[in-house]
Amino acid sequence: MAMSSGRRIPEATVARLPEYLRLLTETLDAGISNVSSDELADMAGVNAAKVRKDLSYLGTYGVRGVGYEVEYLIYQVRRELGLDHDWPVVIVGAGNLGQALAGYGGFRSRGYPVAGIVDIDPAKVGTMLGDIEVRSVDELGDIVASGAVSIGVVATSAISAQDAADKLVAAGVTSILNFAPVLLNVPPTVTVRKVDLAVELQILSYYEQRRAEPPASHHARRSGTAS
Amino acid sequence: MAMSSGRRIPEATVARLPEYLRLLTETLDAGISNVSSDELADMAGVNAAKVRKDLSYLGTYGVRGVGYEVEYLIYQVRRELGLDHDWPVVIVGAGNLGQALAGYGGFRSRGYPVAGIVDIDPAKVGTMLGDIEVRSVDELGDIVASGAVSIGVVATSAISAQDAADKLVAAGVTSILNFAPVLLNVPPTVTVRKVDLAVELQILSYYEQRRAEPPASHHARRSGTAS
DNA sequence: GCCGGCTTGTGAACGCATGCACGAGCGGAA
DNA sequence: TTCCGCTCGTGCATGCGTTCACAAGCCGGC
Repeated sequence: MAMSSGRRIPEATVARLPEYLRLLTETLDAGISNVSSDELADMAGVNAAKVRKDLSYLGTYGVRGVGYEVEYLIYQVRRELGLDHDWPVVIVGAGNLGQALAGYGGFRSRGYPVAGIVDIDPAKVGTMLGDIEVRSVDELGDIVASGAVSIGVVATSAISAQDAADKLVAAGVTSILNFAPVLLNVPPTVTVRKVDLAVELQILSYYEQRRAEPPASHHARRSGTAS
Repeated sequence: MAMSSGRRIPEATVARLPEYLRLLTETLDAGISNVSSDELADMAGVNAAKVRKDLSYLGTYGVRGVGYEVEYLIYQVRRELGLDHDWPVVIVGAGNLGQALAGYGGFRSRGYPVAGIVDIDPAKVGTMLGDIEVRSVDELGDIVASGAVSIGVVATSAISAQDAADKLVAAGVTSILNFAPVLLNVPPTVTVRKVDLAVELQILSYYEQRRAEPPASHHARRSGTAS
């Protein structure tokens, strides 16, 4: 039952699609025009059946006995992820992290140009981060409206994070990437994803500790690690 | 069957423990000495039964009809996560991200002091990032050995990431937090966790796109978001 | 000392994700 | 044209994680 632009893709699959996309792009850059699920699985460090099942949610784009045409598959994955156009983002907080994010080329190159960065501190407003000027948090509404921004990034301290989120929501942002170690309270119409750098370290140190001391040991896994 | 310092905690639970720990610490700071699974669940934005099951892996530390003593529970979670001592980390790559991580106070305050930051670029070696000096990548072995470092952070470009990982492994690091958008190839004795900022944005834009266009819509969820 | 209310700890059911195994179907060779 | 090898797409079984629901058990009041 080919479902062409199939609805309802499992979240676990959605989380892997960007990784496939990255690998496919590398593959194309290497001049390879066709790839099998086995090869792609190797590159991604996952099971081949999983790759095929993931891709089958997008539609029936593989050819039996041959594999997938890289360029076409890239097109389809990009379309599914909504990457047929850019998604400008606005960053709240021009501290250490905000500056790094604003200067990180990986965003622009992957389709997420920084439409603006704002801070509450008047001393920071007006300073330049690369080719972007830090603007006042009062201008958030303007930035969002004029730049058609729907994604906001919270890169403030934990204390200011909720306030930042409120301002983003008020400005009309509907998706938020939160780097502050707090749970944001937002309307149900807004999607939030949280990245807590310290949590990642805590998970690592848990397994690190486990490895040293106890009888039996085991290994961690989440988003990849080839042998 | 109380398993005191119970072995074999599910990975999903391990990933939530740091969040509970953070909330518990906040709760204690607010002068509250006792908390129920219901309250903790509200704070974490998860189901109460999940909280109880998660905590039950640590041992039987709750009191029926009463709840959990915050201070004691903090102690137990910290012990389980291996946070009864610091875990110094070494950062490879003094670019945008490396600088931000080195300057981010959240690491030190949560038990992960930065033992050193190294870069391959001679022009960067010797410069100061806050109170930390950028050192040569050749000194990685010294830093790891003298600082009892077991966790390394890869904050380089994608191209240099594998090389950075190899050097970290050679230096004796056994856990790596990878911010570069590549799959690292390491010995099976080394644990890797990967954080790809662009992937997080891609997941957001997928749901963002979904919301706008199609017949029915749905919502994302992963690490929290209260209504 | 006993009773009622409250909260934990956990057995059991459900649902999602993973991985296997195989039929379906394409391309190329003879 | 026919046959063979290869790879996709997917039904099915397994395992993990989440949630429900309830008995066990503690505390405070009477």
